[in-house]
Amino acid sequence: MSQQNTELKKAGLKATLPRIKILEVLENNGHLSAEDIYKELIKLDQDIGLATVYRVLTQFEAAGIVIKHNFEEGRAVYEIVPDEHHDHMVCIDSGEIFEFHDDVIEKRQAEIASKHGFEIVDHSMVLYVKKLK
Amino acid sequence: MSQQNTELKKAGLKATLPRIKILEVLENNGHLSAEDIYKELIKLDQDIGLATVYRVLTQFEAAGIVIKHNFEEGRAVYEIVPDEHHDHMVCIDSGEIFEFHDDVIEKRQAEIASKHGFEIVDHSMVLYVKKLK
DNA sequence: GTCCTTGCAAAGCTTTTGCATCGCT
DNA sequence: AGCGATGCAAAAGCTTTGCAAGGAC
Repeated sequence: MSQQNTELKKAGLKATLPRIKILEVLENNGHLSAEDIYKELIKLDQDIGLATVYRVLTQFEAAGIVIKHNFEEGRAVYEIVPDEHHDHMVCIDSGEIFEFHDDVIEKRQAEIASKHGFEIVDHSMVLYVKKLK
Repeated sequence: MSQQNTELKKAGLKATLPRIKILEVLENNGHLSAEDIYKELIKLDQDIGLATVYRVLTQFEAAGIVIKHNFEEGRAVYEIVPDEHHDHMVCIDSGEIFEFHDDVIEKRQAEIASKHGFEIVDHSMVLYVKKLK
């Protein structure tokens, strides 16, 4: 029994071929849009409909398997939920996406929220950057 | 000559009625979507097309008059560029949006970017929160 | 066999665009 | 008057959904 198979069962989802393949694609590439995944699947000779990709991604998100990001491109990108939380830095010239994590910021965010009488459920932080000359 | 009129001229945009009214609506309400603005305009008896709202918002963004935010709702919201930068806290229960600013975080972000050989062009940070019981 | 899942096509939403008309300067 | 701005409607993404057929358990 494959690794993906187990992960899906654990989430209460039937281990179907589309779901296994989509999980594989996400594990081998980070930050893909639904369309990106669809194209990857075609490259792998998997005849999976785009609608299915969307449906599966929605289920994966609900199951906590993937995170959906809305960067500023008008389409969502997905990544497997990382073991350790991280934020993103997007290079506006190359489009590359870097990940980072900073405890000082995380701690400060929690303090700010609680000072206002809230607790943090989730957060998103994206730095749009360009290379230093 | 009105305040809006001056602001528009300064940005190199003709002071047309649609632009003046849209600016007014944005100054009286923060964080509105194109549709929200369109509806506000109708309330004010202004017959301005939705397409014009989109076009004007795009121009305002290019001119640095407004900022466009892509929170997680599938549609963009706009606000007048604030004098001092701030970030956002969105209550997932009520939908309310709060603003805050924190120098510790800002400084840290710049350090992180430069450590990776980048400089920050822009950033977005949104905390999704809920009220403490 | 049952119930969930898939594929396809159609529909939904937000946002953009073409084109003739209108309006600021 | 000239040239950009507007309105309307059509089109263009991205994403969701209805329905009949297919697949996992």
